[in-house]
Amino acid sequence: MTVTTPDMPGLHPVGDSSRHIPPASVARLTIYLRALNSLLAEGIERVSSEELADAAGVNSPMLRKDLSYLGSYGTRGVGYEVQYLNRQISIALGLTLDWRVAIIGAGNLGRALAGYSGFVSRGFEIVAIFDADQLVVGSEVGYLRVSAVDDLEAVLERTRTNMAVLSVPGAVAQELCDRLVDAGISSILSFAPVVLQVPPHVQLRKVDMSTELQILAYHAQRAQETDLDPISRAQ
Amino acid sequence: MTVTTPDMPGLHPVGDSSRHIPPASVARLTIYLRALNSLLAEGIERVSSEELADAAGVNSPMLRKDLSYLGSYGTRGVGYEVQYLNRQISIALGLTLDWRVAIIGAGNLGRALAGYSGFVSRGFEIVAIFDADQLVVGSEVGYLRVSAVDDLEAVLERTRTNMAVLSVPGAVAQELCDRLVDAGISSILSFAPVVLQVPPHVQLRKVDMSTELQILAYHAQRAQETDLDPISRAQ
DNA sequence: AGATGTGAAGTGGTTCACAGCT
DNA sequence: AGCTGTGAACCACTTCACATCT
Repeated sequence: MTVTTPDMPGLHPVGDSSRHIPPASVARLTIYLRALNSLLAEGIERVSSEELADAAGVNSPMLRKDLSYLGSYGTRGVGYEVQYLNRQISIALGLTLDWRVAIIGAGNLGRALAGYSGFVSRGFEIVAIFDADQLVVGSEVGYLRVSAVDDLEAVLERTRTNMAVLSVPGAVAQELCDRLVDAGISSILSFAPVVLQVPPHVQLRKVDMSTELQILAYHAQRAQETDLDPISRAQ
Repeated sequence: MTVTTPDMPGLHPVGDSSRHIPPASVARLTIYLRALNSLLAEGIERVSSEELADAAGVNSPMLRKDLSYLGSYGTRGVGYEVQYLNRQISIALGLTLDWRVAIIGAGNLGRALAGYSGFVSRGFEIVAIFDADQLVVGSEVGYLRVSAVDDLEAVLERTRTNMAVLSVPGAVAQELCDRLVDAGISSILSFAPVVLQVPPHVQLRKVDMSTELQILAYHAQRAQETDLDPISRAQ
């Protein structure tokens, strides 16, 4: 909403992106962003909350509520400009800043991540990939050369890395996590199947495939039981 | 709570796993399970809610509340038997059933998933892996041979698959998802960076690495702004 | 008229303090 | 005495209806 430049204290316009946004809402904003990109690719310039909500798999009041945390970027009676809304969400999420990502661990997962085009397209640049295995160090992954994990601190500094992805075995994850934190990295995405301890100022997110399957198992079991047992079908 | 069975009073055992467990609680139960496994590996037989909560990275009232949804599996004044609690959580999550998983897509990600030991150790058996690329079909991934995606339906049936992991490019994800659903699969874990539409009876979970990085970016941006701008530091 | 933006009500999850066993 | 199990207060998110603006 007009000159959105949240640098000068006190001059914050109405759609102040530094306002607190509920975590659940932040997660959905990333989905809207993806849906908006699809629309953009299709050449669609305008969208209603109803249409966008459908594309994102949520209901429209929820979408409008989520967007209202950012500001008023729609036009009543009309809808939203796809490109404009796309940009506003990007700004709110901080995607217009310079994110430089290092991948720790060049196994299958690390290489899959390095090759994942979704990162680059959203403003994340992968600037380094590490491995402990001397046979892997020096080999090429995409346009990158694998660095030795021994050189972690030096390479992180040289590449001005400000985010890290941990794709290493659980046994060494905490140790590497500590080194990342000591090197000044405060945003870490971990794929290691262990609980990591980090200081409060560090943002740690965890993706755990085993957990996801277990949650699916729980629901599938419930569905089975409900099928077999008409008594509890009521709920 | 006690004997909470409005249907057949008194007949269900106290720790009735068919009761509804909040989604957030289900997710944490998988973490407790992992922590309990570590304890088991260390030969520890008994644990207090405080210790287990620490290991899982939550606070102890939350852990006790979560466990209370399953039943009363601890001993007051003492704590929990590691092995017994492990088993009770496994039962509640449905991990004692026979889960047969197919991986759709044998790219780096699919291969990483196939080689991920965390699956097998928790009762998930990977029974098939598919790819569309004729150069990849027939090659070995772990102890499996890659099947042609053309044979999807036949192989799913033959292997009695009841869960699927989608690790394919976004462009073909919905099409394959539909085929999985038509083939009777009702639990799907997707890594594809698109919103998938499934019928209500199908459980779909999504893991999205791009979303995770974007959420990290949001928090990192906030941390930066708060650093620079003492006015909003109050929170 | 038509779609957005939002206050207020409703719902669900977390925290807490303490009752209840061992 | 000690630690679990849980009702109740609290808090946050979601839903909804409608006021608001084009």
